[in-house]
Parts: sequence; C-alpha cells; structure tokens
Amino acid sequence: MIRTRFAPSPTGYIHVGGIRTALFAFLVARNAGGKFVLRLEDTDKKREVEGSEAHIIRSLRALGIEYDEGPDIGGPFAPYRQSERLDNYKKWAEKLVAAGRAYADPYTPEEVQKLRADAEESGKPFRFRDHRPENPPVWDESQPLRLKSDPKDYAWHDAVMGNLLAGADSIDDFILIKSDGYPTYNFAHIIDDLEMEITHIIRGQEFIASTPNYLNLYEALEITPPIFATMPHILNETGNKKLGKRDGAKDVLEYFRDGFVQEAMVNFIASMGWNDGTEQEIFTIEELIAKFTLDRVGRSGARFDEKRLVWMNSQWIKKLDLDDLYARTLGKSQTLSDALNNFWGPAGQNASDDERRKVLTIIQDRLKTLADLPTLSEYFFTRPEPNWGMIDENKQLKKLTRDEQIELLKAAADKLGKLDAENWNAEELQNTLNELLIETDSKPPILFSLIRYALTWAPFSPGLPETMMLLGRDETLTRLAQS
RNA sequence: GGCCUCAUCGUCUAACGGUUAGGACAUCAGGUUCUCAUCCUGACAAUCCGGGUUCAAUUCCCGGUGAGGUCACCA
Repeated sequence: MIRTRFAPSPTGYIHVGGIRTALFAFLVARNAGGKFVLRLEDTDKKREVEGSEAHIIRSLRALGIEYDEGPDIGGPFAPYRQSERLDNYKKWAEKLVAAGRAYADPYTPEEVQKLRADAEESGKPFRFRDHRPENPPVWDESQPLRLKSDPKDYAWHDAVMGNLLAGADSIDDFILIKSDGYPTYNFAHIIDDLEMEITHIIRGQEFIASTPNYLNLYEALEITPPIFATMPHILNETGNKKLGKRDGAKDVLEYFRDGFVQEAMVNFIASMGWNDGTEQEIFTIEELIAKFTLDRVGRSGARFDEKRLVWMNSQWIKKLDLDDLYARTLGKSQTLSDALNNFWGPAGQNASDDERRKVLTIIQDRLKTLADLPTLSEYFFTRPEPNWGMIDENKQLKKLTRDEQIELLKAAADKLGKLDAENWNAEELQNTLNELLIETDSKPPILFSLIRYALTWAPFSPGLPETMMLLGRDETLTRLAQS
C-alpha cells in the first residue's frame, strides 16, 4: 500500500511551490490506489501563525487535493499534529539514549554560537561533533538532545533526482529534541513517517542536503528509510530564487480570488516539472491521476509564468458546462462548503439567476478569468454611461466627425426600429444590419463598431445580434437613440 | 566560501547516440462581416562554453561558467 503525505508547518498560507509538492504526493498515492495523508508539523511554537491550519486545509480543498487522513478528519494513525505526538518522540529519543546514540547537549546557545563563530573565523566548517562533550550530562529534557552521529559516506537513490552522493563531512550531531521539549523536524518527520507507514517522502529540494543526516538517523534507529522523491523548486517570476513567502509568493487562495478555476490551477501546477511525454497540454485531475509517475518529473527548477496560467484558465473556462461555470461565478465550489467570492459586478449581483445565465452563455468564450466578468457583463444589467473617449481612440472611428457618428447611429436606430418585436431574432437582426451597411454605404469596422460602443460602452463584448437580442428591442433602441 | 543539485526557444517543456531539435505560452503578421478577446493560418525563436569518447552527440565523460539549494534549539 502506497502512502504519501504532505507535511506543512502552520506558519501561514501555502504558495504554489508548496501546493505542487502536495499535489504530486497526492497524485502518487491516487495513481497507485494508496492513501494520501496530511500531517501538521507544528513543532516550532515561535513561528506558528494563528489560523494556518484552517487556511492550509482550505487551500487543499479548494484545489481538490483531498487527503484520506489528517488533523481534522483523523485516521488510523491519529493524531496528525506533531504537537500532539510528543510522547512518541520522547519514547524513540529514550531508545536512542539507551543505545548510546543520543546525548544531552550541555552548551548554551551562546556557547554554540561562539564555537560556530570561531570556526568560521578560522575558515573551517563548523561541526558540532568536533566539540562533542566527553561526559555529557544525563538528559533531563531541559537540554537539547543530539544524535551521536556515525559519520560515513552515503549513496542513495531518489525517485526523481536519481543517484545521489554525499561525503561523511556533511554528517553532524544534529538536534533531535529542542530544549523546549519539542522535537525538530529532522527527528519528528522520521518518527512520524515510520509510524504512519509512509512509503514515499515527497518534498522539496531544500531537504536534499540534510538527507545524509537522516540516513544516519535511520541507521541509528535501525529502520529502513522510505523512498525519497525530491522535487525541484519553483522559482519566482523574475526568475532567480526559490519561490518563498518572504519574497511575496502568493497565497494559492489568492488565485481563486483572482478568478482562476481549480482545474486550471491543478493543470498548470502539474505542468511545471511534469508531463506525460505527449503533446497534451490540458489534463483533467482524473487524467493526471491516471498518468502521473515520478519518473517523468523533471530535475530542473521551473519558473512561474502567470501568462501561461491565464491561457490555461481560459481554456478551462471554455470547457466547463454552463451550470458548473455559473456556480463558480457565484463563488461556489464543489470541494468547499463555504463560498469563495462572487465575481458579478454591482448590477449583476442584483440580476436574477436566469438573466445572469443568459449573459454567461454568450460571454463564456471571452472570459480569461472569472474576474473579467464585470467588464463583460455589467452593461447587460445596467445602462452604461456613454464614453465617447473610447470612440475617439478607435483608429477607424476617429476618422469620422462626431456629427457623422451620431448620424450613423440615428440611421441604425431608425432601421432597427422598423423591426418589430416578434422578428427580433439573430437572423433578422443580422439581415437588418447588413441592409443598413448598404443603405449607409458604410463598412463593418465602422458601423458595427459604432453600434457596439453605443450599446455597451465596453472595451469588448459578444457579437452584435446576440448582444441586441439579450438587451431586447426596447433597450437596444433606447441606447442607440440616447447616444 | 564548503558541500549538493541543475542547465534545450523570452517562459513551460519533448528528445532516453542518428530528428529539418517537436509542442505549448508569450510576441509579431494575416484571416474569420464590428473593437477587444476567442478561433484558424503563418512567422520569429533554443541545445551555456571548451575539451574529449564515438562513424555519429542536446543526449555519455571531464573541465569551466551560470543558476538554485544547503550549511539553525526553522521546517
């Protein structure tokens, strides 16, 4: 049984880099029919941010990354918060002490800092094991507990990175339990992964340097390490740094507020560092689950390109069926109980479901993000203020004088006015517009653009007959006359 | 700085010794009876550098260079 986990620390939100690690771990588990576990690594009280756990869970849910076991839903290996598992770490720590593989660190932080500074000054790398106390005090939990390491060279295999090597130099007596009684990540994750029967440790590149230390600890504990799968980093947009909160990496939930849909997010994140070897670009989550394998994950870092995400989002918006898309414009989500935001503009908010659906039908293909909704829809719900500046900036229309423009619009109003309500359909409207073209001796780029502006005063909108049908005869004529 | 990892169009990537180095995003140019967008067509655009190995290197090896990571009582 394949078991993978995502193990964030509750220090705030999750950004795209973190969510990709979670996604890949989820995909590995689902692909194999295994289990995906969420575990909270809350062992650093100082860095903990209030509300993080709920926020992280919400982020995963919003993306449809469902876990089988976790802090809020429990599971066979509960609890799933490390702060609630302190007894376990203590138990294993005592085993190490008894076996002579761990000892209490008698130095104060200042003393260690001094040793470190001295080493640095003399140009040598600092290793705690060079300063191992000869007769360490009995561990009374008020002092840090360190691993008594057994330095040696390591070669190991990583499911993504391939064969990795490290010399004994990189092994040191790292801290297992801090003086506050909490374990370090380095210790806790190994114990938890063992006890939770995790088969694959999928995590970011930043842990590769400390893997030799982990291997040394696995040996001391006499346990077999799981499979390692190390993900390359996602770099920030400007391009030369690991994506990180300190550099303003966006909260993934922010993308939902910006009008990106779940499928596009998942598709996009998966495409950074993974592909199936074909030329397929658009994948459903089901396809990703079916096709995902770690051996097709790339080894080099990927840069985050939001333009590509926008494109992918527009592809997904076009693919969604109307009911589904409509629900999302209201902020509803299949995987969240509470709503994200409602994207309709002020007038759209007051419109009926029926009206909004009709509008959505004809603008669906033009939405790149749900946030485009107001500019594409408000003019259907409320009469827009004329903005002649838009016409003056149009390279075709600005060739005409204002009088000529108004005359054309008047002609359009007259002509369309002769079309009665029962013939107010796409075909008749198109015919009428074509006749108008001949009668006014005008060209489509001139006449049609002008009418479109007069009806919508928007930078873009659907085709004229559709727009006119939705506005209705009276409103169409009123807007033409008013301009 | 030590150690580790990585390196194909501007960006995401394909290629697992033999291809005109493919696709997608972006950009640009046309087309679709309206602008923007969509959609269609086309164009532009890459193997970091230098050595090897080989009949043949994007691919294998070595050395540079560049980028990222890591050297915490953070994860």
